[in-house]
Amino acid sequence: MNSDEIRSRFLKFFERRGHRIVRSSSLVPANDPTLLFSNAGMNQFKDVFLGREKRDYTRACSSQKCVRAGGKHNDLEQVGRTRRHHTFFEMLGNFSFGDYFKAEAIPWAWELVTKDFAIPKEKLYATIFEGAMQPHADIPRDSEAYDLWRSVGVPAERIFELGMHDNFWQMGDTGPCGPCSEIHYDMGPEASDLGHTNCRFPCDCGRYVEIWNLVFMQFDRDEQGQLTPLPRPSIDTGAGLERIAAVLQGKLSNFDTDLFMPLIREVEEQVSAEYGKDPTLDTSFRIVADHARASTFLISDDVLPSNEGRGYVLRKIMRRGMRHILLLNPEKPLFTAVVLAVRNLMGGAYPELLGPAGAHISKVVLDEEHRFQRTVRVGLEKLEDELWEIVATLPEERGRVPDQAMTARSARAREVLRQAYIQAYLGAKVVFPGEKAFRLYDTYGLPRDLIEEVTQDTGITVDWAGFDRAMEKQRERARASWKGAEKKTAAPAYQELADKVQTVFDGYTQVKSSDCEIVALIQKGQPTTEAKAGQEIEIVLDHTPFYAESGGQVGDTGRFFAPDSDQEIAHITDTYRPVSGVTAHKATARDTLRVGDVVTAAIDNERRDAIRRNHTATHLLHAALRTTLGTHVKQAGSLVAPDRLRFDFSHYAELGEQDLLDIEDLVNQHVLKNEEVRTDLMDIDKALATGAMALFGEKYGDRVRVLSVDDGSFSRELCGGTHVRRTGDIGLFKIVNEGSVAAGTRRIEAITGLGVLEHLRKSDEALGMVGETLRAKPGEVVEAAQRLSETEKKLRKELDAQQMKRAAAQAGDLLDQARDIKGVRVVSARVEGVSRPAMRQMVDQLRARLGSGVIALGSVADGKAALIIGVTQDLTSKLDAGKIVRQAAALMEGSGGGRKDLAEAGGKNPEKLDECVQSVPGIIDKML
RNA sequence: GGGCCUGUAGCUCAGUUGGGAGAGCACCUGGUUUGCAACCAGGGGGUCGGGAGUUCGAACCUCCCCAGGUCCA
Repeated sequence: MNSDEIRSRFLKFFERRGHRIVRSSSLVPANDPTLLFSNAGMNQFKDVFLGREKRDYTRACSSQKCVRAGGKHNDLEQVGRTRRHHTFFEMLGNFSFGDYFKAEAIPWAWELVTKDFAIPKEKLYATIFEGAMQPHADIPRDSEAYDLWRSVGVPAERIFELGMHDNFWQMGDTGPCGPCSEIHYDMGPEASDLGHTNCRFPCDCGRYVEIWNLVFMQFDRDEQGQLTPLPRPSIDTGAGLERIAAVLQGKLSNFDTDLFMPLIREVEEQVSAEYGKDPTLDTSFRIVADHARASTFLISDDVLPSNEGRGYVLRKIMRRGMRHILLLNPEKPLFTAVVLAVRNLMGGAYPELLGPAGAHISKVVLDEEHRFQRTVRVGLEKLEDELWEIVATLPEERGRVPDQAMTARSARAREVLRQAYIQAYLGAKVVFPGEKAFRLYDTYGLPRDLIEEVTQDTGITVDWAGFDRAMEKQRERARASWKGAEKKTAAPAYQELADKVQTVFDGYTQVKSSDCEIVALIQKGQPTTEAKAGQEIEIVLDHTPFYAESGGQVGDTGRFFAPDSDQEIAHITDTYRPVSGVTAHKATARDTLRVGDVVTAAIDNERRDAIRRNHTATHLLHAALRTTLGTHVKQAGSLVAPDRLRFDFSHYAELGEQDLLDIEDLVNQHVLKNEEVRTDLMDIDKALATGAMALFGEKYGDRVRVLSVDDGSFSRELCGGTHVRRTGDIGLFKIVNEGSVAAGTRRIEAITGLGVLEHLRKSDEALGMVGETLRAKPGEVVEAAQRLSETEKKLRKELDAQQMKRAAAQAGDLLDQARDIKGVRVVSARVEGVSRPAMRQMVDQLRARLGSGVIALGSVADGKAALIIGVTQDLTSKLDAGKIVRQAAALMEGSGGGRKDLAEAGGKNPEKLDECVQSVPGIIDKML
């Protein structure tokens, strides 16, 4: 039975028994920051089990994509070395949310396994929970399960009782928990890793494989550890598709099933090796196949390789896969081809792997493959340099590598180094410092095993203990820096208030509310009953039209009035939410305010309108980014202010000019179509079912506001903010800035409405001023600027040339002034209007014409004195230009230095320059 | 979030106690010659990633920022 059939038979079996077939959720868990990747079928139902969420079904079944890598469950190192470890796998499961229980779950599981899957009963074992003594509550043996297994026909001698570790399940230290029951399959003695020929169940030699785990959630555990029976117990089961496939296809290893073999065949196509010939290479084959699967599915769920978090785990998986395909064939490392095979193989069950979204997967992998190749190449070169240094510094008498090896690179260089070692140091122990190895790994990303491989080739051993010490230091640094991240907590006054008061926000429909009661006044974090005019105070009302800063939208400003009056009693500068449900208005009192007073609250509506425009524009921008760049684009942060909007989002590369134009165009198209912007209040399930975008990590209530533009075909997002009625209200949308905030995160800043007009005016003004300065008509500014820039460049060059000419002319005259100091011809003179580079030029010319001697030139430029001394090569053993220049420059409070044949100095006292220049012959005299 | 590395001509990169911005390839002109990376001579091309500081003087030292690489959390 092929795996597609296993998957669909499983789901249909439970569908016939009243279960809703639920699609696998994303590998990136929604609304669960504690989890790196989905790793079990029940992940997406967690809140349903906890009673926090309701669905319109009580029975469900699914085939769930899972990844175990990084985080608590990390199988990465095991993969490929065993028959059953995978980074990516599919978990089949059926679930009951307070509906049926053991009496149904056990017989169904047995029926499916023995009838639909036709697994012989004599190969199967069942386990149940044996009971346990606990400090606060003994947990009884699961006799119910035992009886049920017996009643479906499992003989007593094939039912085993296991303890807490194996057969008791819990979500956390508290919460739902319960016993579980497993079905195991006997793969026969040939499956025993330890060579057992007649061992008996339960033996962990590899012969007996757990194929299905049934979890019976029947208790709730409190903080003290006490268990209370749940009123409506639930079922959560999991059967690994890969294992079932191995059993049904009569294979000992999951890798021999139709889920992996086509991939391994593809690897064979790509490399010259054959699977099944060499155990070491076989491991690489399996790793490549497994990692290609994980990479494909992770990318398809919008994870991108990066240097942090999930992306980093993905990158590690990808690079490990690439590394192993390199081991199989260094010539043609094509991990991308294997990923393509995964897409073809799994595209039937997961259509999202095909089509344009699938093409995106291949592109991401290819990009990463190129990056990795480059990283490895550079890293290997560095490693070879280090190795060479070690070989080269070994004692001379023990042999020497030919010098030409120094310039050799990569394979050739390695071979030379290896030969050198074999010839010269056979038997000697040469150690490669661990710190250096770590540096290659840490800074240049060279894989650890690659370092080992290359150094082994040369016979040099790496000090891995030193490597680990360096790694530990790195970890400590990272941990130490983590502690600073503590959250600001709200004033205790607000915490207490939250229990008594919930501010109602009525600002969706109105900008002014009357009959608002002041329910609390907070001054410097302390509650108070009264505030006098002029005081800074925070005011809490029972209801308000003021929007509190949330979801990136800034808080409203405005005023409070006395009832039925236009007398302002408070000026509101900001609004925020110190604790959930309480809105605080930051205010300056204009009159006496007391708790219990009734006020009329009115927001600054013009400002709010500007905010509305920017907020709706933010939604359009988000949608346009996803349309233009791809669905991997996710909001990573947002600021909606009256004067601008700022949007951070996940994306792997810099945006091109054309991308930005396309995005701007797309947003403005929707603005000009003047589409309706609608807000619907609905249940969160329904909202998510319609495809509305929700933010990862945000908490939402049961009823949510869903904002749709143009009936949701373009943009549909969960959002509590305030928006315009029609997109036309935005006026115009203009991106003013694009940049990066972190690796993999880009930022766009944009403006709308009147902000665009202001922006236009400013740039017009700037352009006008440029034009005026250039004396160019508005249409000719660019040409004029280009002309000006070219003229300036030309003039600068001409000036340089003139300087040089003048220098040459002056040089001729100076030659005649040469004096003889103890047989050395010395020219020392002051020159005028010559730049430093020109002076150097002069020194060069004079040196050449003098043949042998010393040149000292001084000049003044920009109020600073400069002195340059040149000594011809034949005299540098006796005279050091650097020393001369330092001594001379001391006279004008200057300092300098340089080489023996040419040195420069500067001084702060230009009026003493002549003295300096004249002192040079004397200094030379003393030195000779 | 923290650490390390890199950024120099169109491309690949040199550039050490801070003191003349360079090579190879590519490009242009002329010559020689024409068969696979032809040769010879000459030439153009640089905000040394950006900014601030230290200094008489910064590609080089310090700080901040930007971009890329990489490791740890």
